[in-house]
This record gives sequence, C-alpha cells and structure tokens, in this order.
Amino acid sequence: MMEREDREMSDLQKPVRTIADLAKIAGVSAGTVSRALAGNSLVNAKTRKKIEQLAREHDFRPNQMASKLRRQKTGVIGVIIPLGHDRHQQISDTFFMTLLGHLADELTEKGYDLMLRRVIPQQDEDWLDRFIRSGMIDGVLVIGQSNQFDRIEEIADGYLPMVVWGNHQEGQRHCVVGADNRLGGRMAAERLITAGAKRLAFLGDTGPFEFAARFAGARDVADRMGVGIEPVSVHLSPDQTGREIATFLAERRDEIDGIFAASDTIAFACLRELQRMNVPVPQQMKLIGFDDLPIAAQTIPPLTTIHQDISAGAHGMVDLLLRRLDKEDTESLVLPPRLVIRGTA
Amino acid sequence: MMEREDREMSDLQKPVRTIADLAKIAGVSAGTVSRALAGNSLVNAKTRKKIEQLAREHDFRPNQMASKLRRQKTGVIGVIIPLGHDRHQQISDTFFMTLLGHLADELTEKGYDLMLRRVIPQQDEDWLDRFIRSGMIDGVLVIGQSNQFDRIEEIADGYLPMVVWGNHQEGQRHCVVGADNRLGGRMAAERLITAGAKRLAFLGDTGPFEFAARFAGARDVADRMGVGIEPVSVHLSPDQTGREIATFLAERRDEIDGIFAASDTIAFACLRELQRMNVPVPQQMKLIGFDDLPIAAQTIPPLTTIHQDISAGAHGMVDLLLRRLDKEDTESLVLPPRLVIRGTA
DNA sequence: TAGAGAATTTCAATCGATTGCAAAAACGTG
DNA sequence: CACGTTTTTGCAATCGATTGAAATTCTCTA
Repeated sequence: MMEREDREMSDLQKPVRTIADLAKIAGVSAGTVSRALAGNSLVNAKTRKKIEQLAREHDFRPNQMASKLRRQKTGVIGVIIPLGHDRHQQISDTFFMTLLGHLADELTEKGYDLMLRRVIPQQDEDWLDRFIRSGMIDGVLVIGQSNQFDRIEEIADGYLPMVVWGNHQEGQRHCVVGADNRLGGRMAAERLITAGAKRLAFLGDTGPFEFAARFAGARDVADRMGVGIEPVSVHLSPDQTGREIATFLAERRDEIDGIFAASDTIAFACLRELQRMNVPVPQQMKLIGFDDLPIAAQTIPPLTTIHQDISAGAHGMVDLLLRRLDKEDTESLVLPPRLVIRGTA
Repeated sequence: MMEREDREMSDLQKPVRTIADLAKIAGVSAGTVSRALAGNSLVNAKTRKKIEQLAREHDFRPNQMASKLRRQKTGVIGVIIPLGHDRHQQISDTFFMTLLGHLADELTEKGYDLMLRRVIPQQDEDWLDRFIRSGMIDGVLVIGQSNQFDRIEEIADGYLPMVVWGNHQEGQRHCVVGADNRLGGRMAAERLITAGAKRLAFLGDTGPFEFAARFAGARDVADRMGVGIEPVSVHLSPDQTGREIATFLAERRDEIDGIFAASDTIAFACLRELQRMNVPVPQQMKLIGFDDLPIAAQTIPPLTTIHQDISAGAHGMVDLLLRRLDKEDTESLVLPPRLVIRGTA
C-alpha cells in the first residue's frame, strides 16, 4: 500500500535526473549513490540494493558526460576513416565497412563505445590531431593510411593509443595492423604467371601505400621472371571504375594476358567488362583480385584472389590498442595473406 | 628574438591543457578565452586574434567533455544496429553498412559526430533506452527494426529525436524512413510472373518486418494472379545461407520456377547454387532480389532486383532527425522502390 | 574634462558524477 | 561497558568549459 503510494507520487513528481535527486529520495548522500551504482565498493549490501531498486523504479541513469569529465576517460574509442586519395572510395568499399563491423563487435565486447568519423584530409589538415585531442576518445583506430602516412607518423611520436590499419613500412613509427601487401602482391603475380600469363597489368591507383606495396610485390616477381607489368590507374567511384577499365581494355587488351586488380571491387568491375567484351576468362585473360570479399566466391567464374583475414585484423587492432592504453609500446602486426585459387586465374 | 624565446620556454613548460592555462598566458580571464575560441561573441577582435594565435602555438583544444557537460548537449548522434533475429546478419550486410557510410557523411556535413553501437536485444532488454539515456547523444538513428518493433514504439512515445530505418506499419508511432517494402514485394512478384513464372518461392526469414512486408506484397500479387507462393526461411550467416538454399533447391527446385529473394545477398547465394546445379537462369528459374547493391549489376547474368535509394534514405533520416531535434514531430518518410530489370528475371 | 553609453572583460555559479579523507556507525572482545 | 577495529557514510573538492550579471575600460559628446 505504502509502496504503491510512493510509486505514484514519484510518477507525478519524477524529477530524478541527477544522482543527487536519487540520493535525496534514498535518504543518503550523493557519494553513496555513486558508489552503490558503481556496483562494487564499500557500500553496505542493503543500501546498495535499495538504491539500485530506487534507480530502477525511477528509471535513472547517471550522466555519462559528468562521469567522463571527472574520471578523465571516456570509454570511447574513435574510429576514423581518412578519405584521402579518392573521396568516393570508402563509401562503397566493402572491405573497410566489413572491418568496421568487426571492430564494433570487438570493442563492444571489451566494453568500449565507438565513435566514427570520416574525414577528407585535403579539406582539414588537422584531421587526426583534432580527433585525438578532442577529449572525446581514449584512443583511436585509423582505417587505412590513405595518402596520409607522414601525418600519421608525426602523430604517433606523441600519442601512444593509436593503431592503424594499413601497410607496414620498414622502420615506421606508428603501430599498424594489416596484411603483408607486398607478399600478397608477389603471390598474385606468381599465380598469374604460373597460370600462364606473360604480360601483366596492375589495375589500381598506386598512391595509397597498400596498393603501392601490392604493386611492388607483383613487380618483384615480374622482374625476376622476366615478365612485363605496368600499373594502370583506376579510380574507385562507382561510376568511374567501369568506364576507366573499359577504356583501358579497349586500347590494350591485346598486349596483356594477366590482370592483377588492386582489390576485389576492381576485379569485379574488370571481370564484368571482360565478359562484356567477350574475352574468355581465364583462357584469354587471367584475373586475380585482393581481399577475398564474400562475394568473390559468387562471381562466375568465381574470383581467384588474395585473402585477408578481416576478423583477425579487427581482433588484432583492438587487442593492440588496449595494450597501448595500458602504456605498452606494442609492435605492429603483419598478417599473412593467403592465395585462394578459384576460377579466374 | 623575443618571440623565439617565448616559444622555447613554452615548449619546456607546456602545461597548456585547460582554458585557464591559456588564459593565464594570454593575461585574460578564462571566460574571455572561452568566448574568443567560440569565435563569435563580444570579445575585442584584437584579443581574439591574440588568443587564437596563442591557442595555435600551444596546440590547445578545449576539452569536449567539459563543454558538453556544461551545455547539456553533445553534438553526437547515436547510430544503433539491433542484431535481433540473426546475430550474424549485419556483419555481412552490405546494405546496412552502406547506409551507415552515407549516414556518417550526412551527419558530418551537419556538424555532428556519430557514435556507433551494435546490440543484441536478446541479451539486453534495455538496449535502446540505455543508449538514449546515457547522456552521450543528442539523438538516435536506429538501423533496422529487427524484431524490436514494439520496444521501439514504446520508446518513441517519450523520446522525440529518434528516427528509424525500416518498414512503415499503418498507425505506428515512431518515425521511420524506408522503402515501401510491400510495394517492392508486389513489383518483384509481378515481374517474376510477367517473366513467365507460375510457382513462386520467397527466400528469407519473414520475422523482420521489412522482409515480412516484402513477402506480403508478393503474396498480394500471387494471390490475385492465382499463383502459388511460399516462404522459405533462410538465415543470413555467411556459412548457413548457401547450405540452406542448396538444401531447399535440392528438394524442391522442380516445384517452382520463380524465386523472390528477400535481399540481394540472398539472391547472390541463390544464383550461385542454381549455377552449381546447372539450372539455367532465367530460362528454367527466374530470380529477383531486393536492394540493388552495387555488385548486383556485376553478377553473371546481372541480377534483376528492386532498387532502394540508400543515399536518399540516409539524407532523409538525418534531415528528419535534425527537425526532431528542433522539437518538430515529423511524419515518416516512405521511399518508392524501383524495379531494375537485368538478366535474371 | 566630466559623464553617458557602449564595448569588453572579469567574476562566480553551474553542469553532474567521482573520490580522498574524515566522521560516524556497527561490531567484537576482554 | 569501554575501547579498538572494521564497515559505512558524508563532506567537499574536483574535472574544465560556459554564461549571466556585474564591473571595468573605452568612446564620444557636450
């Protein structure tokens, strides 16, 4: 009876927005409420139960901003995607988006929230620093080095809790997680040549370091085997890609018989153009991609490609970041790529 | 000379972490610094310049947490993805991820940050409330109703700044943006039947409202045309999908000649299985998808599907949310789907 | 040059939770 | 029952920026 009355009264008043309000109702001090709600502490079990009960009844949640301010940590990890070389790349980039999904899961599991930001470095010199120093995040994950390698290096000198997805360069200072792109590139070229190709093309913009490394790896092998390979710049906005590839193929398809696409997305577009031109794959043109997106297995013929383990990558990034939050200066993590032979090479 | 000395000294000391530190250096009060950095205000232009200069030199950024706490708004919009029916769906769900990308762009453009959270409602009854009431976000965008329609409805009664991507039900209370799934379903079935199909199957879990509506639309048409249609439950974890479809086809492919896949992703898997079984598409089996993902144009044969305008959807969600942040009680937005006829039906 | 009025700046309270330290209560034991 | 411990609580300072109101300085006119 009494209890019902209490509840009804509270429904009418219902000004329980702060820990102090709740403290008044519970007849204790704000400090006690804070401790009680924090779960463990030196609060009497009975008082804790009572406060928890009251909090539930009044549907009270402590204000995170106040908490974060006071504790000087936010429980939020920033994830930033620099759209450096190609404004439209990542919008459609399944690879990065999938990585993001996995990162979200890993971070959630560790009790962190995720703040996402996409930036165009050309428009904002200060993109990384601004995010880091905003006071909103405890650490940052950078998805893709884009063409911002140097800036990331600068930041890394003074800021520990940062892990980057991308390519590892000899002697670099920032902690990076990523596949061994150069090795992957080698595997790709080797496969094309093994499959019988004699004159190769690399489809993709060699500006970004990941792509550059893939090309470099392929060239290592091509040179060694005495096979020609040339890079063909291809942009990644959905409408451009197809057109650029079509133009290239129209002019040069007779000169080459093996194509290494910098990513599966490019490979798909390429496959499509080849089929449109009735060039039999792999008989007349070998084709290999990079990433091994889920749909790679679904094309006809299914795409031969270099597999990257996205899930392991995400796990590694979060693991390293958490260790860095504990002041440990971790090494980079280079994941082994894997050749997946399917139907195109 | 003097200036150099100043700079070097500051490099040594460099304790400019708060607005008060900067105020001391500038020889003004904290309030003035705050106003100066806020840009416009009633600060003398000269002092403002000076403070800005100093801030730049000392690489100072105001603490966001303090600011947010004081101003009682965060400048952050929460984006939450409930993984209701199928834990693994969204990990691979290109559609939602692409939508997320567009949302990030739209929000950035409007000056908001984005906090991402993926939740499993079964494990956390309170998923939506907790996020909203955390004090970390000014508003929330829900990506997909999943099987949480009722909970979302409850919340909508007491919380204005929420916009949901999903299906619109007659008389619902929460503001939703999404394609007219029922109409899309009708278009799909009509197309299959026009293309000559006489016995249809719907591939997908009819639990989620979006899918249910697509099925309902298809059934409207099927019934009207005197054609049979039956739903076949298919899960969305990458490894299950293919197997389930294969099983289904193995048993029943002779009984049907038209398949409406609840999403392009399912359609791809289906196309693959059909080709594996040497069932000619579209001759012996018509197939239509839903979403029109970029790769839909890239399969062989290219996928006939129902197009959803993701970009317009994202734009609409953000637009509605901003208006709701201004206390306007907006209507839902139903986007027209569009039939894209390609090679599979 | 005094003084009204405008332009700047300072002051101090505030946002809401956390936490070290001190005070109070509860418990035990001789 | 008194006194030493151990548990629980309360107090008050703190995190760092913002902002209304008060105080100061500057302008300009009579």
